[in-house]
Amino acid sequence: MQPPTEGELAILGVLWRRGAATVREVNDRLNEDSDKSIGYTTTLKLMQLMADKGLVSRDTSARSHVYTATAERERTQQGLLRRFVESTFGGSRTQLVLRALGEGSASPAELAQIKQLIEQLEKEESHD
Amino acid sequence: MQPPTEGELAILGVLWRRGAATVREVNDRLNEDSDKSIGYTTTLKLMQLMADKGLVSRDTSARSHVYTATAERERTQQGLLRRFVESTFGGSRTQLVLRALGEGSASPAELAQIKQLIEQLEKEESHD
DNA sequence: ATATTTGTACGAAACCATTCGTAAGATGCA
DNA sequence: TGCATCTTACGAATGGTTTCGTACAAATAT
Repeated sequence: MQPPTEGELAILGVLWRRGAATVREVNDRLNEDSDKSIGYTTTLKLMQLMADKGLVSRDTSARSHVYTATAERERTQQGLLRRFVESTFGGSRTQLVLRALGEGSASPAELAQIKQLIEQLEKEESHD
Repeated sequence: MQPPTEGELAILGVLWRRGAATVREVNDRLNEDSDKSIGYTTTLKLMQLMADKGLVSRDTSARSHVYTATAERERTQQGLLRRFVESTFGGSRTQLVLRALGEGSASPAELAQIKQLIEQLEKEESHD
């Protein structure tokens, strides 16, 4: 499955959080946490294209169609991440992580969570 | 400073590694580690636009102009990272990190490096 | 019943990054 | 000298995403 564009991703974000939504709901949501407003038909068009591409599916039984994301969050994020690491960090995930943590925006709880994951990975690594 | 586009970033990558280079050198390098070839004048044009935007500076004293990156690597990566985290992980750096580490591509040494950074951050955190 | 609102569909414009064709000036070499 | 090559400059075409105008049907309100 092809990776979503920026606009498509914003829509997927809403659908991932909401589970299912109409164009109106998505468009409202997009506009409420953003400064620049997006026209209703813009969102509509985008979601129609996404349906064509298979990124979302829709239930057209009611007048207001109800959309659901078919692109899975994890998988999609992984794909985008891979591309981003490639273009911006020369393929080094580690560099990305170091840069991400370096800016000191993670709380103690988050740091602990990450540390725990690392320790788990180290354990797995050790008994190969 | 505005963030570089995909193509600009590829060029900056070369300049960051090389320090300074002509269009020919950059173009050769871009073509050698990639399957699809990029025309010389394409690279030239892009680098000229980058000079206009201030992403690179150039020495035009010789016939072959010599370009240098003025956009700093760290700063640029941070900017792109911020945007990426925003669009793809809803602003959560931690989610990004967990996803980046989760795919098991980090070596023991890298894991250790990251762990060390975390421990250092935890220490800093503790004496605020 | 009629007007207003709300929805879909779709073509076309606007935008932006990338790509290339071509011109013209320098350089190098036979 | 004269010809092939390399370089810059720049306009224009291309390709892809986003945006919107407009038409028309369905629902709702007056």
